Amino acid sequence: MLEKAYTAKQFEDKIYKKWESHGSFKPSDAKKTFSIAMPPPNATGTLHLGHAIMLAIQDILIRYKRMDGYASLWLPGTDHAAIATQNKVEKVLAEQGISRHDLGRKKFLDEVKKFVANSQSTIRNQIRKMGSSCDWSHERYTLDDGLSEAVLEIFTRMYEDGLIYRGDRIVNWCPRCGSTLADDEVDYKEEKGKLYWLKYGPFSLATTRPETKLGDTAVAVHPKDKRYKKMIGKKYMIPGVLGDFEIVVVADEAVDPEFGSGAIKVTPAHSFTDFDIAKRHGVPLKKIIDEEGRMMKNCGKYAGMTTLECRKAILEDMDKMGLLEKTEDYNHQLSVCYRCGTSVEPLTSKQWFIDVNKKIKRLGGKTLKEKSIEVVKDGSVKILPNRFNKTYYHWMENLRDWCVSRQIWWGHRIPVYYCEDCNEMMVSVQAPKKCTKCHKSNLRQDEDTLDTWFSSGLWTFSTLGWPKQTEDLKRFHPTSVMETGYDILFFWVARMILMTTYALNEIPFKTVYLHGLVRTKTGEKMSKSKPETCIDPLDMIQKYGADALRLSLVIGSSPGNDIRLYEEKIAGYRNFVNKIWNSARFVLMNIEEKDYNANEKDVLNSELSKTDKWILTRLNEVIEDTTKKLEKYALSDAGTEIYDFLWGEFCDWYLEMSKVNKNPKVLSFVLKKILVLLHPFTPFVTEVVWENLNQKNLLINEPWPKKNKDMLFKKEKSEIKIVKDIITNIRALRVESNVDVTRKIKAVIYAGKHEGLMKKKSTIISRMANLGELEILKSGSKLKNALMSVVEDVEIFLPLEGLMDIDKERKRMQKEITEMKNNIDFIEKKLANDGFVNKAPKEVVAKERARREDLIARLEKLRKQLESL
RNA sequence: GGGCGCUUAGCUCAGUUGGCUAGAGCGACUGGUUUACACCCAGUAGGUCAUAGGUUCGACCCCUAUAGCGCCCACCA
Repeated sequence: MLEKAYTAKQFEDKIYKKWESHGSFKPSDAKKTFSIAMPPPNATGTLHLGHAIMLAIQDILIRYKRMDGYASLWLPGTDHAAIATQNKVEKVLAEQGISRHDLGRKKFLDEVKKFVANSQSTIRNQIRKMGSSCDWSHERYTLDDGLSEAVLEIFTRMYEDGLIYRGDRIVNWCPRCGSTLADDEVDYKEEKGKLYWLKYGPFSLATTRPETKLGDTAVAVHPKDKRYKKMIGKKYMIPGVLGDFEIVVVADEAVDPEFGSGAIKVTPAHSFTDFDIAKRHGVPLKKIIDEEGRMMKNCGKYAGMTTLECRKAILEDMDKMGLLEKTEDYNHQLSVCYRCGTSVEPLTSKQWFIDVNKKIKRLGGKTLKEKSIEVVKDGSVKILPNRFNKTYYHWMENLRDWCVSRQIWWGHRIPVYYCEDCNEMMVSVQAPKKCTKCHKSNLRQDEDTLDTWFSSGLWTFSTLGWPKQTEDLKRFHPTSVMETGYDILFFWVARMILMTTYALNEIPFKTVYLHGLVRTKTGEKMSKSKPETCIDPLDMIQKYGADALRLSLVIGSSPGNDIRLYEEKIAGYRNFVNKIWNSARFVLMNIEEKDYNANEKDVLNSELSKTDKWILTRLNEVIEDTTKKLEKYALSDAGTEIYDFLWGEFCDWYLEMSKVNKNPKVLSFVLKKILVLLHPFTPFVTEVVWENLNQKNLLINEPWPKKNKDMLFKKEKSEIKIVKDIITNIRALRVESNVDVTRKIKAVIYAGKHEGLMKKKSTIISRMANLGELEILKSGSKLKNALMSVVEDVEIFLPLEGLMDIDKERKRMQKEITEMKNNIDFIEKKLANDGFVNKAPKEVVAKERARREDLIARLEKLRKQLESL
């Protein structure tokens, strides 16, 4: 006997262990396969709702496919998250007054490893709490030996293909992290700044960064700008705070003649635009800001100052020299590091880059960019929702060479070795023992590590054993779905496509499902600084259960759209979970053990009432619909449909009707099918109930149901609809007329052609409408002093002599009649319209006609009743 | 500056390729210890589907403009 209410925390851990110990998460050996590489959470901390939603969605997909007979692999893992992790550990050490340099590379890395091991075990535990049916025997970590080998292998190959090169180029530099950042790792923040107008030799020009004047080597103007035409190509000496310096005037399309004076100072070493201009015109670079964000030695008295200090000092000096013309308020976008928020310093530096514009043989003469765009354009990779295609193309088309070297310690060290004796450079997976040129063994490995997205870009295949040609790789790659937040489409999804098409000449996944961000009830971003609206998934699991949390994240959310989450919503789904439990409780109380395994044959061979036929019909329709919806990734729709079926039909009607007349085989059969359908959504409660039905196998391994045509009963479906409508009408009538609900009143039904049906279902009607007496006749004269309603051609009377207010009832009927008339008018207008009758599909017209007939017949009956009152 | 999304009942959201003068949950209100469930049951109220045009026999749905909110991208110094 089940407890009165379901308490999730009493069962969830036990059930999860049961699945694990049965090896239920391991892919079967079926031929058809389905696979998802779980986006690896950063190994830096704990799970948040962003993880919870991804786990819920992916688990639904995996469980569904597993039940549907696919060998399904859901591969879990973690990411070393280079900069994020290093920053975190540095912060912890800083509290003890230690810097990473105090410890040295090796000891510092040991600290990081300890930290990671700890958070990994937290994460594993939390993934389990969500009910995620991932295959732990396949768990991977981006720094595993195998995965590291894949990273070095790709690096080496790309180098050999000429795709990876070392260049002295301008990069985004975070002075706090002490490292480069990729273009998309830079955030922009609106800043109230100033625009300074400088007297600049023969020019007058505006800048937001006067301190960079020390690094200027040119002035650029628009080629068509008449004001400066004569000056193009000439050199000028410009008076400056450190004496005069020379610039050359160049003409470049990048200059906007409308802005400022139409002339811009060019600081090639510290601005992306200027760098490009300088490159186009062969203008020299002059680097003046170092990697700590300080002015370099070549800046005279300003050397050693931070850029901001220097800006202040240089403005004062320029003002004294009369070089500062005016200052205006100016808002602009300040670029900051996405990890730590520090203002990013563009500077030139020797770094490793991936050339995205080089045509290569391996890709049939296409560039990395072109190939990445192609696989989405030709539909090999489908993005859901597909409006993100456009965003993806735009990003890819504008992608610049990807800077992959980072000056941090935590990560995959670049497999490049330099000979200290002859300066030869070697790139190889295995560290070389001797210099290939001078054969001496005085070698030094490059200090830098790789961008964290370099390794995660390989995630779908490095986790399956590549570069070895493993069985897993053959079976499960390309993966079926990549499910992740739309906020990392560029960071990760795009990079996986780029890296995988290069490495394997194969797509990494067939479908990309992008979920939205989880927000508060009022639509704000959840942040830990606002604990009152910031929901911790683990708290919610503790309080309402994982099943309830999963539903609250999945139902009402669609790909690409943000979702609002709040506690009442989760509580609501907890109620639904309890409803599942109680429906099962009722069924268990009404069947015997021999019915637990009733199959389709048993059901069809049993004596089926109209009610049974109706619920079987609906069940099979629901099976068909939800399966279609799941195939379309319409998870929310699928979930809603089963929710409504269980609560609104099975519980509200079928179980209630079973209290009069039950068929234990049908009760058992339908309940079990519902459990199967619900299992991907609410795995825990369904498995617990399943257990109580003494099933030999676990529900997680139960096959997904298919529609059975022998269980579709069209006639009974519409008959039961009439019965339901009659009951609903009687209930409404008595409540509207303030008749005490508990009072067992009498009803008279003139059933017309439905006499047989009514007589068969009279007990059910009596019970569900709480009637004391029910008289069923084929027809008769209108009853006075009675409430009345009509369903199809069935007339219902509630004779309430003495209890009813005739005036009130007249008004009520009058109102109903008026509404009906309006309705009929509306339909008639439509039918009188030739355009409609001729152009609308036949079914639509026929439907309207039938509706009109029905309404007219009912109207007539109501009218007569009104007259007789 | 470019691109995208959203605007439906008090709140949170559904509404499939145009065809029930629009649905659910929560909240409100009325009333209920009936063979599971008060985490429940029965019922009621509440919407010119942001605005203005257009296409169509027919628009919440398609098109165009407008407004408000939000997001992404961008080297206007």
